[in-house]
Amino acid sequence: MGVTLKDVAEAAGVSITAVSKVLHGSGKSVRIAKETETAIREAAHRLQYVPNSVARSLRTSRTRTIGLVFENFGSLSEGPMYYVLMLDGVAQELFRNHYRLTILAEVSHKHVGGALSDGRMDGAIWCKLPMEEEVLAQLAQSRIPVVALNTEAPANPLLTYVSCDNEGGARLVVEHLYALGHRRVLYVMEIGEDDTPDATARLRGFRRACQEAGLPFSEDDIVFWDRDASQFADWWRSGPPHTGVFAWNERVAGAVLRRAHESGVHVPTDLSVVGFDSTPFCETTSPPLTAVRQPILEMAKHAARILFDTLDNGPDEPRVFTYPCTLDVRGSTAPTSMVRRTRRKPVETSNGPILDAERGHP
Amino acid sequence: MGVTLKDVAEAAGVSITAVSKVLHGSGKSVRIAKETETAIREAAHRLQYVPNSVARSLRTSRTRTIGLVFENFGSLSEGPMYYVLMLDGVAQELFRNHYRLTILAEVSHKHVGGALSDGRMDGAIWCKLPMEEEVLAQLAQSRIPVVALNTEAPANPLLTYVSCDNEGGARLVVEHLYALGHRRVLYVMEIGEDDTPDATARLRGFRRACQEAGLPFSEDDIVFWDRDASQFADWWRSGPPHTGVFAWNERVAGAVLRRAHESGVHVPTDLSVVGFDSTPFCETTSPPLTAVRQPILEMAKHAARILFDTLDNGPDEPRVFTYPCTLDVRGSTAPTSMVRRTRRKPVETSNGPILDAERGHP
DNA sequence: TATGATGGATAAAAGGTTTTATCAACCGCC
DNA sequence: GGCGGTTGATAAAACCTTTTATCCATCATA
Repeated sequence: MGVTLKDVAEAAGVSITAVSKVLHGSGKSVRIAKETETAIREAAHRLQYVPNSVARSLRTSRTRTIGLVFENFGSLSEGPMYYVLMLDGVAQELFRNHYRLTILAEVSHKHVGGALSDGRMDGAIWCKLPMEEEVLAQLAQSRIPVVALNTEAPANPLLTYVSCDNEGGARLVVEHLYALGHRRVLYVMEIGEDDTPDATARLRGFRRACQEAGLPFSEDDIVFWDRDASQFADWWRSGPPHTGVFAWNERVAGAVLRRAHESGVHVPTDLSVVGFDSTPFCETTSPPLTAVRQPILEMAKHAARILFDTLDNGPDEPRVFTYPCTLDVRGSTAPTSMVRRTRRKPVETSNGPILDAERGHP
Repeated sequence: MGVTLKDVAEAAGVSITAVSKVLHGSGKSVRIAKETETAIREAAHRLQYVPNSVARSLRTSRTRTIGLVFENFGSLSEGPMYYVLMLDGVAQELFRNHYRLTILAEVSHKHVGGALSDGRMDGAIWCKLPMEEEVLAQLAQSRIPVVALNTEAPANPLLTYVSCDNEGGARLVVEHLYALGHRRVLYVMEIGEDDTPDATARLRGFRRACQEAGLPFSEDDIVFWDRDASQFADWWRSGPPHTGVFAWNERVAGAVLRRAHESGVHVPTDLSVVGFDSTPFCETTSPPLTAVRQPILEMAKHAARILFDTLDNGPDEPRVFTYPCTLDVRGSTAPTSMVRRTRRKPVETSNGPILDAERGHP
């Protein structure tokens, strides 16, 4: 079907070896005369020779391709925007270094080893790694290097992790809301996500920051955003004492905003809302969403560079890279002094004294 | 490095052929006894054999991989959302059929043939195909089938196209705004995009629909959204007579919305805004954006299916599949009767009579 | 007892590249 | 005239799989 080295060799009246050497520089000890070289180049150009990467990969066992593994890709356009940002960051760095990107999705945990070891890629970046010990062990023993992106690392990591300081990010939220005068903050969790390492870390950070600030925090301050948002609706109907809401991710935060708007609750005057993951999406909501930013593009690029390094210089010990988060303050948060007293009683004064005593902490 | 057929064969005390037959069903005329088969399976499992897809691809010249080509991928997270939707649709259909997806970007036009013919993929989907004749000719002669997605087809297509009725979509906008009473509508173009087939088709549809409705339309009714939006600002400052704006794409429409908001112009009471490409993004703007919807997920899946068909049954004549557009009416458009007369003079009456005479058309 | 199926299995080629080892020719030099 | 060194080039193995052709029994049939 395609033009091969053999075809070029025949056309130029030389050996395959010579053509390979000239066109791809392969073979250290092979020497070619200037005239032969030009003849070969001419023939290759005339025949429109295109090297067969598959054959080359078979020989060199390098594909110059990196796999990006998503647990559930079907949600890319519906899911949170940072998935797109991860993809974007990884892709940019790969393309810049002339690597190719292939996307894997719905890799069954049983065949995880096979999917990564079939020779189609040189390395893999795993987004939102699951926690199952056995899966992790399999990945660590995989024939190709694997980096975990955007997943909280366990205590004794078997792989290299690139993640953000979820706990610290949650703390930023508490500090921000505290500084604005908020004294009761609701944490909105998502159903089905509550046992992921990231969600756990965020909630932990939130809890601890509240404790240290002397803010009351009980299980009643956690509510789940399920599909029909019934828990949230219940909470809302009961005339909640909270003046702030921290949504565990961007999408839920957007949903809270919309729900508030529908209920005639004005953000930020009636309620301050903060989300996790500051993305372009947060700029288009109304009001724009205050959110924790993890430098996801940078992180994604870093993950790719780690793979390059491993491929060039051999494997390294598993390491954990944790990126600090920052807070992008936008229009969805405001001082409690702005709260209209119409809908709820001004709870912020009741906790005032306690807070003054503890001010040093956060 | 990896376990090969040979290893399994030795472990089971049989030939490579036998193992290949049992594990992959290859070789029509090869027959294996039940006991031998179980022995082979046992050995394969014990050694954790993983077939080498690269070697297999070399032999069969099939990779079960489809390439998705983006002209400029770097903009995925910044660019319009329908890029993500295209990717999502293609990916879903590929994965459903156990194909793999690899992403190509920044394929230089000179090496376009090489990038597609190096054996790494069985087919390609090209998003936003350029128009250059020579490139198209190269693609058509490519070793693998190529389908153009989301690109207006030329008169004599060399490839199969899956696109939407851009012209009809633009007409929907005119009809919608006309029905709401708008009589002067501004078309907002994007710099650098104005010569793409899609943009041309949209503008053409807009022009024709205006003509047929008897709406005045001159070159003054087209304005470019450049980087600092200076043209748009000029237009705006001059106290434009338009009551409606049609932005050629989603992102520009969003920018117009924001600009209007900053200028204290209320959408939709002061101005109606319509965009092209109705995506999740349009639901998060304030107000939600009325926009033309092309069934992009369906189109993307269709493109993938065309490739499957070509790969299974051989090439077909180039065809053009044009999907009709619909209009998602959201909050950014309203009847002109709602226009507050404070900021601009009521231009809609001046054209009234002409319109009544031509009412039958749209 | 040939003949012909049939079941069970293997050898070997092919696919396109990389790379090592080998070879021929030539030159210069003792 | 034999030796070492250099230049220019090639043959052939290896990478791992698929697939065709071949082979050897065995067994039934004429």
